[in-house]
Amino acid sequence: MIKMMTINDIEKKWQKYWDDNNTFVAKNNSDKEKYFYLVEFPYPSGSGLHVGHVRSYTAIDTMARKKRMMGYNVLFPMGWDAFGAPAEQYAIKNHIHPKEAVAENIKTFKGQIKDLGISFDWSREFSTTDPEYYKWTQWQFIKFYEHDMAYKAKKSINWCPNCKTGLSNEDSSGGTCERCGSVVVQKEKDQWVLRMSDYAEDLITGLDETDFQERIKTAQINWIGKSTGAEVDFKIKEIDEKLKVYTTRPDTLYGVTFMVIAPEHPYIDLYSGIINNMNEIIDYREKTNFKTEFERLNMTKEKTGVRIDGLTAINPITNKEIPIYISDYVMMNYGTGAIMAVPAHDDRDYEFASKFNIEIIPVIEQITGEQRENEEQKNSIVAVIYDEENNKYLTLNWKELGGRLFIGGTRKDNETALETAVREIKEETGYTDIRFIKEISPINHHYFAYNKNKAYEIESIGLLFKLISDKKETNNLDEDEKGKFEIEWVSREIIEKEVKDELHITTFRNLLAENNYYAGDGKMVNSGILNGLTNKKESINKMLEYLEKEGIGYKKTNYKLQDWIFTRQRFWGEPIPLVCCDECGWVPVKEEDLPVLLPDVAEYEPTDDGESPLAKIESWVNTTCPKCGKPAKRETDTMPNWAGSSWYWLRYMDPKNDKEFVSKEALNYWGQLDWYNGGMEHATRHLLYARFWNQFLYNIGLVPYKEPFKTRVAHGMILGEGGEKMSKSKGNVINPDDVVKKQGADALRCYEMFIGDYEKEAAWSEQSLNGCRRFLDKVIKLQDKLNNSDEYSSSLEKIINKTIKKVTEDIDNMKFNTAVSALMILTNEMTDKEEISQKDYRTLLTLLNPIAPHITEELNEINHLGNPLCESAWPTYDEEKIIDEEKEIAVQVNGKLRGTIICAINDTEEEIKEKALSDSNVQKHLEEKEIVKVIVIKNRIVNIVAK
RNA sequence: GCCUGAGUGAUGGAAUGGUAGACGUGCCGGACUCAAAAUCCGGUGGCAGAGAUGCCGUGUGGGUUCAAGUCCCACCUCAGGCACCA
Repeated sequence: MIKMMTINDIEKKWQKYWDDNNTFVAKNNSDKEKYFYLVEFPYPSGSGLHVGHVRSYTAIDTMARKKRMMGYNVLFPMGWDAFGAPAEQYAIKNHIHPKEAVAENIKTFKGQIKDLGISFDWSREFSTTDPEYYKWTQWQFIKFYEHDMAYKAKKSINWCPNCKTGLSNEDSSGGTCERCGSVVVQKEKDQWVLRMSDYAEDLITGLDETDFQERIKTAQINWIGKSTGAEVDFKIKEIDEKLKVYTTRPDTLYGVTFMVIAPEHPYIDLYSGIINNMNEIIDYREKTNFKTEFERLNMTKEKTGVRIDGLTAINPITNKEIPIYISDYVMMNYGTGAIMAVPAHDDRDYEFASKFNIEIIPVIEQITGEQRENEEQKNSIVAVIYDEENNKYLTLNWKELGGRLFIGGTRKDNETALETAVREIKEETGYTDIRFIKEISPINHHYFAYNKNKAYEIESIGLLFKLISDKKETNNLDEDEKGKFEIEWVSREIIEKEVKDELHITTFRNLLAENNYYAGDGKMVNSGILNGLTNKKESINKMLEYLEKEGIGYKKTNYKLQDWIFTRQRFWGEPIPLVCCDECGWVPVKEEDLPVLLPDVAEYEPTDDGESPLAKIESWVNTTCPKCGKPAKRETDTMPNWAGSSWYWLRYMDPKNDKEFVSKEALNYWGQLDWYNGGMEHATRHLLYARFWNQFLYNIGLVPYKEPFKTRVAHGMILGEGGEKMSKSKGNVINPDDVVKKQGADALRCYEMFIGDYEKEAAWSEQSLNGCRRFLDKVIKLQDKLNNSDEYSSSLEKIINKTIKKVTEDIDNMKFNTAVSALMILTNEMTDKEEISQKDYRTLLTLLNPIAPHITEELNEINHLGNPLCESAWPTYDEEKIIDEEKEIAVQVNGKLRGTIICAINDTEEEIKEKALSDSNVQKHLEEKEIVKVIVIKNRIVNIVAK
């Protein structure tokens, strides 16, 4: 064996080679086709690189390296997202400037990444905290401001009392601070806000132009939360004023029996004069404001509320008077802050109505069975009797006549459902000592009676009874029913399994359900103009038409996406480049005066009064107005840490430009980002902010594409050895540095590519890592078998061609685990051979190079196989060479494998059939059977169907 | 609750509707060694059988098909996202 350096030395050697030769530096003007890969730039935290970073960096590196070998001009840059609280905290503690802490961390991160041999173009590196970079972040903020897309408003914002800063909706979802987990409180504060909600629709439709993973698209769509419905005005009896609500179900308007407004709804203060129980209401309002942490986190759904005494609404369609409540289950920041409540068809309204004893009017009947023409109408009941002692229900087993059913029957004229049920129970079973428990809303059932050749539409009411005692009276059955069924008490499980009749099983389930609201489709009842309709869309449209005609309401679309609160009361962020002048108001800093630099001070403590730490630095705050020159004050809030990452991919195209944020030429050349990888945790926030930002730039003509990212993929997390999330407290954190030192960067890379499906999470395994190192050892050993030939060995040619195809396609599809597997198979195959050719070996090394770049380069060099792999072409395969002349195919008899036969590629179907039938084991299974047909799928399978 | 995914050996995971379990790990047996590690060779879904082979087997229950891990329906479980959003 040729003497080799240690793995670590080899890796260092090639990393230096790539650096010295600018191997991965992308050119901004090239005849080659461009390709732009990006992994999310990290926040350089003090704890260093995580093995999770290694997974995604290696994956995209593998793709980028292969793409370069295929002749593309690849841009694969890296930088740092370094504004943010941890650096600030560290600085506060150690009385240094956060930029020093950041510089230190970047150094560590960069060293670690370099040790992995990731092919980043370091010539384009920058940090969001570089004044040369944040100058342009500020410049773009001014563009937002100039286009009226940024406004200052006193807003009730999410305030984290621990971090002492405001948060966006995205950063405080679930009512807790994303960073520290504290319960977020609402606080009124003047904030800069970007009109992101204007882009809600574009952010949804734009997704159609992208190729994002489905789960990412859904996450975004969910977050934006589009809903279509109507705004409807409800008159208030006592005053000349209307209460506007938003609803997605105007078809249920006839079922509205009360209204609810949010505790913060302005009407409360506005009409406090005529509200009789103001004290109670104010009391309630305060309580909801100070919900305990426990209640927030557990999202206790127990409904609370207070009826407003003095205000009564009028249902605009029934003209009935209905009460108005305040309750915290209605949010002020969505819709109109008021709802119409339909307890029969909405779970929350149902719960509220049950608690406050409000009338429930069903307007939609559930439908079972299939509708036919010329149906005869009937009223009927389904009665369920429960034997609590034995936990069983009474059923009638009609055997082949109708299977297992409950007691059913037709209602006679002038008979209530309850009367019918009691009568039928007595007639069919004889039981009389029963107690009525409840009755549920009717079900609209359709069925066809074959014995009478007639279709029925029945309105069936379900009733539940409890058995008190076994006392029976003799049943008096009709002649035709006698002896046709058995009375059987059975468990719930048996009922679920054996009761097939849709009406009966649905009734049973509804009777046992805790909440008797129905949110599905059905037949409209009690609904005036809508009565009889069975199509929800049609009902909604008909009602909308009516509302518009009467001037009561109109169509409306709502989004959950809110405007983006763009200010933080922190030191370590981009200063907002605006100046407040007594005469001129808010004035942007002139472009030539950008960037507005952060001052070099050593005190950054956030203040308790909610002011930014910058506010205390008077020398910084006091300035002159860019417009009139008079004394003025700077805005002291800074941008959120999402700002810098909202456009950074653009800067990579032209990172050194000091005239523009990026040149037109660079924008046109690099175009859209082709492949963007990042964590699932950024699928909503970062990705929405970035898309919004880019769409705005597009709309004002600054970038050529509306959608910035063609493809977005998210990697699965790497878990600790036990399958749990890696964390310091659990002590299961794997430090990539240690792995690199012990097994080498190539083994680590190879392992992380082999660990499993890239999109799914995977648990770390030391053993499996060893396996990958063993694989690389095998590849190294292969050099002992080299002969002098520079053609493929004939015995390997086929598998090499197959492997080229497999690896090429797998890398393109991010199926790295099977790519590695194919390379292992090839390596095993080569290991079995006496000798291998130079071309055999070089092809293997080339295919493996994107995954394990150091060792393959070294083996290529010391065995004099050719130019460095990073400067060579990706191998191609010959489709013809892949075809097997002979193939073993399976023979099945009635779908079961009974033998295998060897078939030549050009065997006719007849020949294959003959071979199959002559197989001894196949013959054995055909004994005493008649062949019905023989299915021959060439090159795949033979299936003999026999009886 | 709603929306995504996913359920396959001891284990990570492979399988254009066509021989389930590739490849890796682990385990068992063997070689080398004084011994161990490393390395190499063989075996490895379950049950029955000396073996040939047979039966069973991809979360559960149905269905479509000559043929289902794969397609359809219902359900169960797990993970992720959203969540009192009207």
